Amino acid sequence: MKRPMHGYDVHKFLSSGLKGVWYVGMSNTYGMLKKLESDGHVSSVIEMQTNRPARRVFSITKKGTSLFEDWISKPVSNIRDLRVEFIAKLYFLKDLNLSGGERLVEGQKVVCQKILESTHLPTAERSEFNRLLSDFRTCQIRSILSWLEDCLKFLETSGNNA
Amino acid sequence: MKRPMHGYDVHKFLSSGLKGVWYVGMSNTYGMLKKLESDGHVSSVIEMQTNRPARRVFSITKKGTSLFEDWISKPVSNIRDLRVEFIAKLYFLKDLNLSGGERLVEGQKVVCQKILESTHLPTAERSEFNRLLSDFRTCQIRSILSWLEDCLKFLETSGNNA
DNA sequence: GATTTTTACTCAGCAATTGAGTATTCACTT
DNA sequence: AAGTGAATACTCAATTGCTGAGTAAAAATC
Repeated sequence: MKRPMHGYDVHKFLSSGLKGVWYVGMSNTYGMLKKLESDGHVSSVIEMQTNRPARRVFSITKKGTSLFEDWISKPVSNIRDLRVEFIAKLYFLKDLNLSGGERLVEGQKVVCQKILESTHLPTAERSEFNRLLSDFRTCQIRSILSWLEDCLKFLETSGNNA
Repeated sequence: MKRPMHGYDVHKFLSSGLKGVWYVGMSNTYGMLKKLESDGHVSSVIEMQTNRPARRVFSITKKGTSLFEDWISKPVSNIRDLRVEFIAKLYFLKDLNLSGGERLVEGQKVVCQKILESTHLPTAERSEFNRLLSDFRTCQIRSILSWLEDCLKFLETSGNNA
């Protein structure tokens, strides 16, 4: 973010960069911006234009910046959030040229590892069916862990800067 | 289902059997039943009791039965629905002692395979980052495919019956 | 006989999402 | 030069879903 943007630009940034990952509707974006503004994370001014409709320009506030930095540095706690939220973090990191990617991925590995262990151990593995269900998780998490290694490789090659 | 049940029983059936897979709140269950009733998939009668509060008994209708049978025989179209919806199908299949499990799993394999191919091929693989994103999918789907094999083994051993 | 758990349900209210609508400008065509 | 379609830029009403809080009695447990 950094620079101020119109809602429309925010929408383009999200919907084009996260195509196939996260579908964001136009009004969805504006809804989020409204929420963010009412919480004090962004502020907006109306940009007047002679004989054109006014447009609104959004800027991130100090509060918003610190929330963002906090968000982007922390791994997600649930496996289900990997596919959208974690990938969104990577996208921001890459597109805004931020550092801390390796930290994030390493942190995510730890979180996943812990979840994997907790899925594994406390089983007392009642029925066969329950084992099948926990195998699903195990399976998924292991494949994510191996993908996170790919992430690290990606970050190394694509020269992580700043 | 088959037999009529109180909303409370439906809730217990779902929340106990799908613990850790799908969290269903009490009011959530009643909300769904209300929706189902207004769509004509279940019907309910109030069971009067002398000096006790009345309870409502839900039964599945013909329309509901055919919807259910249709639902349970068809694989899910999106990968993200595997973790809850597909597993719910397996749970119903197992718990109601229905046949068609192998059919379902085989069908799901085909769907996943197709998604895997479509993720793979049309790539024109723009950036490295995009490749990383599509690797995530690929990785996930492959692990699901191997888990679906486990499902088949489970169905064979646990004597699938009429 | 007192407390906790289980059975059984309702409802108001909020948040999120969606679709539909509005209006202007720019690029491109014919 | 007029017309068309896509891109820019946004608003709003409505529905839907979801959640928490509340109610109340019976059964089990202490």
